[in-house]
Amino acid sequence: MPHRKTYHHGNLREALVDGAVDLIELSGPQSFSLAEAARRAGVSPAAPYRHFKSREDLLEEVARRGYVEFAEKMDKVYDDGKPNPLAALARLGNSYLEFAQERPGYYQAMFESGISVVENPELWEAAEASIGILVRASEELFAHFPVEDRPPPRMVANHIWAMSHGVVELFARSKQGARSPISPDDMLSSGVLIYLRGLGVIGN
Amino acid sequence: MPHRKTYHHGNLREALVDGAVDLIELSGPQSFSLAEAARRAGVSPAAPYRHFKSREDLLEEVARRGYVEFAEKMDKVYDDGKPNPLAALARLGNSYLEFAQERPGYYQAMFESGISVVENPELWEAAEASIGILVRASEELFAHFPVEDRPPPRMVANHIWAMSHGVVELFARSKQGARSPISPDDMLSSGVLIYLRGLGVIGN
DNA sequence: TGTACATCAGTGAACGCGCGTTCACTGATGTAC
DNA sequence: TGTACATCAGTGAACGCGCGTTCACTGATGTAC
Repeated sequence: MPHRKTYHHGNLREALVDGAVDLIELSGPQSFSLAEAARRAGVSPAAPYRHFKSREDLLEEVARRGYVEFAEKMDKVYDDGKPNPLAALARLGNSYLEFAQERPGYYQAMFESGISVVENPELWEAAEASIGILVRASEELFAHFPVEDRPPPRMVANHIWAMSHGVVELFARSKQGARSPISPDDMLSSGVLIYLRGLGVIGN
Repeated sequence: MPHRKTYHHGNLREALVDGAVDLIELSGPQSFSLAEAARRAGVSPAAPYRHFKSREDLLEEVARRGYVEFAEKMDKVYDDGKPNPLAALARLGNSYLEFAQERPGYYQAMFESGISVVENPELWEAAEASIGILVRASEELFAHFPVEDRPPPRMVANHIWAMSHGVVELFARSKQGARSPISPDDMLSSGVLIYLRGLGVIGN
């Protein structure tokens, strides 16, 4: 890895992103360093600056890709609301948890690195795309309700997002250990189902 | 501040904890340094080692105090379930949010610093005490239900905790900015109420 | 097909920085008699 | 009340570390003619 044949790397940008993801997964977004990412790519510590303005810049690129991949996953999982919007929406919650477990490097860059989504338009756009799928799912869930009985879909999306995020942070990712005998997965499913029942969308 | 009259500080341990809380509030738990905390207390960089084994040790003490204070707040807010367990439980969720906003330094040390609650018994105990209040509240909420209809109180507590934590992280603390026109407070209240309705504890 | 040259993506050495931690030390405090 | 002395809580200098970033540079690539 540290020895290339050619003077030019060929694909340094990609290699740096991949390295960053690995490093973040290994020891968190705070301790990831540009220098170490360069080392992993077999390149001098100055080389990354041909591709990224700064350490922060690379971190944001990782997060952006994370959001893009996340949105793709959500979209696939939602599967146009088949077989019915309720089942599909329930799946979305769990795929949040799944993403955090399968892609911890991306997940941490997105949610635990302290980057500012607001100040980077590309990042913002990617993030909005993924929450957008939840919003759409919430809309379709109430499509058959009388208009005046429909809860605001953005609110429903945010509630489900919050529940998912909370379960991931407290019971899946945390070093708090096994606070509960129930798996994070079951915890999230049951929480979302109870919530949806509270919206009157499931019979009691 | 940096100039003491006496050679001995007098209350260095407390001063270091307070300084740490301020620093964490200012710029996050990762960038807080023992050196800076010492500087704030007007003391040499070696002095803290008379009171804490390491940087980590001070951080854990901050978190521990955070949990203790948090538990006290929760206990006070719960107020023995008056006027009824439902109203009291709803209050607990919001006091979570309130704590995060009033005591961001403590909050970050507790939930965003990456310390391991499991490996420190005192920390664990303090953390259990605070979640314990939520569990008790959940129990009392269903005390009048037939035994077989009562949901596991620990599960209910965890769901509410997760929802609260998620709302705080995503909509109150995050630099994600105003993702929603609704205030975090309203978002959390409505989420908890819908959830509780889903448990059949509120009429529709 | 060959050559000149602009452009690009690397190098490597250096910078200043702040940190956590250790060490032998010393000033202050409090206790025993 | 006074003195000797152990204990304690500071000092200050030093260590090694890794980092982000800049700089003048050079090797490789690709394009124009």
